[in-house]
Amino acid sequence: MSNAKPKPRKTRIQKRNSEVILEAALDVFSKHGFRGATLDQIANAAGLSKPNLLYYFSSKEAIHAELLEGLMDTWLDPLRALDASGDPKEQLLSYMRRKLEMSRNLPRESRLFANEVLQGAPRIGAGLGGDLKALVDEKAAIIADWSRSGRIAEVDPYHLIFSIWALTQHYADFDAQVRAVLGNEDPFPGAEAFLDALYTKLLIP
Amino acid sequence: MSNAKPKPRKTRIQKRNSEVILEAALDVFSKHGFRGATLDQIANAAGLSKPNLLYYFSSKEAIHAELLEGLMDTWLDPLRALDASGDPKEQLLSYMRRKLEMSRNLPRESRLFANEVLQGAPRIGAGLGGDLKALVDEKAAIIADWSRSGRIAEVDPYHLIFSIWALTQHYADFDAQVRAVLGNEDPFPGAEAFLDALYTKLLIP
DNA sequence: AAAGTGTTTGACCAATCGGTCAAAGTCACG
DNA sequence: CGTGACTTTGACCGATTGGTCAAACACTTT
Repeated sequence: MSNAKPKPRKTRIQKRNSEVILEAALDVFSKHGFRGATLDQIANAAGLSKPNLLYYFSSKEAIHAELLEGLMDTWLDPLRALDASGDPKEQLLSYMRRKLEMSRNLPRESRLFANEVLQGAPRIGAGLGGDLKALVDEKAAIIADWSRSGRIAEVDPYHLIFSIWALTQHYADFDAQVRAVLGNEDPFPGAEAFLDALYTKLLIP
Repeated sequence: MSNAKPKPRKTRIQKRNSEVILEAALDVFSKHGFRGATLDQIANAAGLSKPNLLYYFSSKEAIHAELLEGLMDTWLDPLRALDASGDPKEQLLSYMRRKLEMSRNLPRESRLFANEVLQGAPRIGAGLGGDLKALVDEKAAIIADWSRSGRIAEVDPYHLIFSIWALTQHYADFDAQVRAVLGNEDPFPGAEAFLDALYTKLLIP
């Protein structure tokens, strides 16, 4: 199940080209989804020939898989940082802010992930039910404790976490809609102010 | 720009088969996205042959377009129902509840829409900047008035609307993730309770 | 029942897709 | 500079895709 991948990536050229390919693939996959992306598009974006792509990655699936795997850690880091010994409200608000920051700075990663989950997570389903669930369970228990001890209001910790995901990622995933409504103005300053107020009020005991 | 489509759809057979096709297409498009769906899949799901599909719809794009167009109205109905003369908190809460209800009852429609917006809304971009923006502007003005007159708390009406979209549609669009974390239990009862509390607290002046 | 309209389909097509392969080119290193 | 390992690519392949078409089939109307 959890066998560490070797992927030695020795030479300088290998390292550089692998990075270039993954960067190009992130662009294309996040824009068109797995099925909508083509190897030609990725090769073109990477400035390489298609057979050259397949010299570094054994298949389209392999590129996609490595991208998702590498993303998972980054994606969950903010939640991992939620500290049971910190101030509850501050911990939760800064978790929300870090997630919002990620939507602003890594929108392609957010959309790549959204594409995958939207289609039923066919390639990372195991990761969701395993590592993700375990992490969320752990942090939900912390939040539940905070609620029980009266340091924050009584809230369902799972739906609280879902709400942070939904509200922050929305600005990356539905960017086209948000910008259409706001007339292309930067939504993030307003979003942070709104979310700050929202969670501040929610968490008052 | 806004030319009404003819689509007379005379005979009984035409009407029935068009419906069957759209139903099947909704299933397939929402599951695999536009590019990921194939005419064979749709034809198969509809119980028709592929050339027969194309007897009723001129192309794959045409099916997708009609689906999205028909969806747009349904999708915005709850927001249209937001009544300036009603009780502010009750109006907003019941808007949220109707949207949540739609995520529960029409998850395929939600995912179809999400797929489209995720990819930059290439086929409904105009509709977003036009009808949708106009409607949101109108309702945002109502909410702003409620805020100004102190009947609800001061909130950015646009981000309030975004938050309702994000939080309710999340349960349809990210269903795979939600169910993975909750271990397949029905998330909607918990979601409604959480969102009720969230917006009740937010809107207190 | 004949004729005309509406419906269905098997066979087919050009384009695109992911992927292969052998040969050519380039690099590092003794 | 020579040699062996690493890198790149043009040509190609089988499969799938969206879409066409003429011929067959069915239904309704007179």
